[in-house]
Amino acid sequence: MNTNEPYRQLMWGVETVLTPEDLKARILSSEKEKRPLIVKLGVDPTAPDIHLGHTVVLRKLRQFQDLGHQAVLIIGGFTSRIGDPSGKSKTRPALDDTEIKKNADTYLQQVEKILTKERLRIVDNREWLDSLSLKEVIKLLSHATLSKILEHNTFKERFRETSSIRMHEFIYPFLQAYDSIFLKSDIELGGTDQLFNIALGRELQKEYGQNPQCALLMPVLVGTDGVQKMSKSLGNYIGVSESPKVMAQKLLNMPDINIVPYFQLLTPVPEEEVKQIEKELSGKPATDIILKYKNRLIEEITGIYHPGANLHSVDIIEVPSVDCENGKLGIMKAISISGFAQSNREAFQYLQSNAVRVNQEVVKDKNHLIDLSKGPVQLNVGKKKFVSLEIRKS
RNA sequence: GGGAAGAUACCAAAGCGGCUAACUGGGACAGACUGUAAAUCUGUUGCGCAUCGCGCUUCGAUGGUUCGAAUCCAUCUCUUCCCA
Repeated sequence: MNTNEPYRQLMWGVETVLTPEDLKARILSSEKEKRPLIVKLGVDPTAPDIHLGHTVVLRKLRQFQDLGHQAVLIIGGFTSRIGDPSGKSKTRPALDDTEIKKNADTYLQQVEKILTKERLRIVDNREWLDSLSLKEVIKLLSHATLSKILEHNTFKERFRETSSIRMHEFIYPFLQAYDSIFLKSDIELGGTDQLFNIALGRELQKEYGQNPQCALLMPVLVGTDGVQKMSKSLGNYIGVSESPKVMAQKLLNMPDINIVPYFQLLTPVPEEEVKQIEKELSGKPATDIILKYKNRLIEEITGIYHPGANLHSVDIIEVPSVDCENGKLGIMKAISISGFAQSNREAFQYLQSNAVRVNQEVVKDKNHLIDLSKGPVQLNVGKKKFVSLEIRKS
């Protein structure tokens, strides 16, 4: 078998490799010795839900699995108590154990949608970090210099901006590196923001007499705003557990420049095809071309997380008959039952701004009654939120 | 250990005794326009009840001064800077 082919496949979508020669050599020796590579990916279960941004690197891990390599998914039970300072402008809040446990569970559930259970090992780094002795920690720390750590952009910026940096944050990269040493990893995956941490892992592995791991860094996925990286706190994310309808809507609403990178990083559409799409979308493409590919993207992505789902189905809300009088439901009540407004005040604001429609008729009167006795009625709040109301039988 | 500055709603940032539920910008949401896009224009953005008027709770925390405080005082917590 030609080594170039798996190498080319694995490089698809990757932003940075440390180093291409190393990676080629690894693949070669793995084939020769019939030894699967140990591919490490660490995740800190600091938040329970994963979004498409997290899946970029998980998909890459899956690709390794499919090529017969051994995936090791590290749940950062220990490290999440510190919080990775990479890319953060503030010290992260520490999580307690029960929270971490809970997050990890939901996390793993969602991960199953992307990784195969074969050739997958899941470990918690508390297994080895909990019992790490101070002596060992000092030895670990002695292999790097302070100036090196201060070179790390995150620290450099925070240092310059004179925002607070806690001492324990400096240790994070070392612990991540120790994970690599402990697992004797051949390859570590991560986002580009992991360059420093993973590179430190390489150096420390050398110090510990190991062949340093290769680093495959995936680009950071841009969020649905088309500008900033996808993150839950910025509200520009698409969660893997979200309903197909919501996913589709968010994808439809996002800027066009996201189409190609999303195809590349989030779908199984092969390289050649993505390049073709990119070509067609370059310059000033016609509206129907854009929409064609956007819809294709929606199918591809929702297909992964919700196989066979119907994107056009309307949610049906069954209205308890106690809420209606003679089959008539107050509009304010209808909006809150549908979950579109948290309070009557909010519902009233929607009414005032012409955002509410009942069977496509704009309703402004807050005392308006919806007649449900003649069958289901469609309620729209804004362009994107709609639901079908019907009286619950019995 | 000593000194200085600061903490305001999702974020940034005004306000420094009543006219402030709190200027302004960003974001978010909604309307027009569109491709359920971008750009632009408009409205909303503490909570609750209500037919535009009323009630309740907010300006790091706790107490205090005042008819009245985000605004003054005390203590505390946190942050940053300078000196050692």
